[in-house]
Amino acid sequence: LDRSFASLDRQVNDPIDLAATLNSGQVFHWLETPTGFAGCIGDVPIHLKARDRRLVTGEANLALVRRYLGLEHPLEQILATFPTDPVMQAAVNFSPGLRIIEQPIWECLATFLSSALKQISQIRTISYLLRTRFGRQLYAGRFPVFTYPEPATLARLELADLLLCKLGFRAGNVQAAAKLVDSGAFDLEALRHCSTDEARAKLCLIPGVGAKIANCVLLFAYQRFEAFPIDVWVERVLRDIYFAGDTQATAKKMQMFATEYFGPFAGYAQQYLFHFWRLTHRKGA
DNA sequence: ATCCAGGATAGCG
DNA sequence: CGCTATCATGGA
Repeated sequence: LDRSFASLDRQVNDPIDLAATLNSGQVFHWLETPTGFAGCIGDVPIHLKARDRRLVTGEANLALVRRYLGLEHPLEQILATFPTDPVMQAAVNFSPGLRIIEQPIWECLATFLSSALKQISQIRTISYLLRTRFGRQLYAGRFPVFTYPEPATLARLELADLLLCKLGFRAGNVQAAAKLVDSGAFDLEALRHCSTDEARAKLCLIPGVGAKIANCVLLFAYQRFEAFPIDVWVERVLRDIYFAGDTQATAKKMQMFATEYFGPFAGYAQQYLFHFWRLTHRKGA
């Protein structure tokens, strides 16, 4: 009884920066409303609201929302494991309430397959088109929201239907993955029991999945917090700051450095660095 | 107009 | 192994 009161108390007090969490390139479907964000957690429509960096939500879906938003993660302890160099500290100070989301696996995999060499605003467009055309419409309060299409749905489509969603050269990869998962040839659930290295190797067997996308899925869906995705922005931070002056920093060297230097929650640190660097170094804002 | 984007991969040397 | 061209599309 004591214990449940203690955890209830923590529920109320856990800080979260909703905007940073939902708009830092982890998920791409939450639409801003006058008072919060509307979207789906799996097939559950939700209107997320926060006041003063504290989640405000009804009892009904509290457990679901808390899990999705990473409110179960011991953020203080996680931040304490980060290295204390100036850039890492600046990144944490930039958005102290940023959390890693726990996404549905298929949705995460398919979304990052469609993210290759795209800007975040374009990934949002692709996600929106896929959801509105091939997902189910639900209502979060008065806001229409859409589920992510099932593997079976995307597997049955003509490639032309996916091309209408602006997927470009990624369309074939998304459909191939949908067929692998729908047919049972690839068991996404089974990877939960694999080591991170083993799961990464298996994910990379899916066409269009390489190291970066595999690490995104490991981090954002399987909650492997040591997984460290290196995209163009994170590579920039590594080259500019942590490999300054080293002209022969290869991808493999940077990957190895990162997992060691940033520690057991390297992926969490990566998300802070990504969000900080992207918002402070991009042109035009 | 030109460059770039939360990349992966086949085809080179 | 490392390097390069290429894939489709729209934002900046």
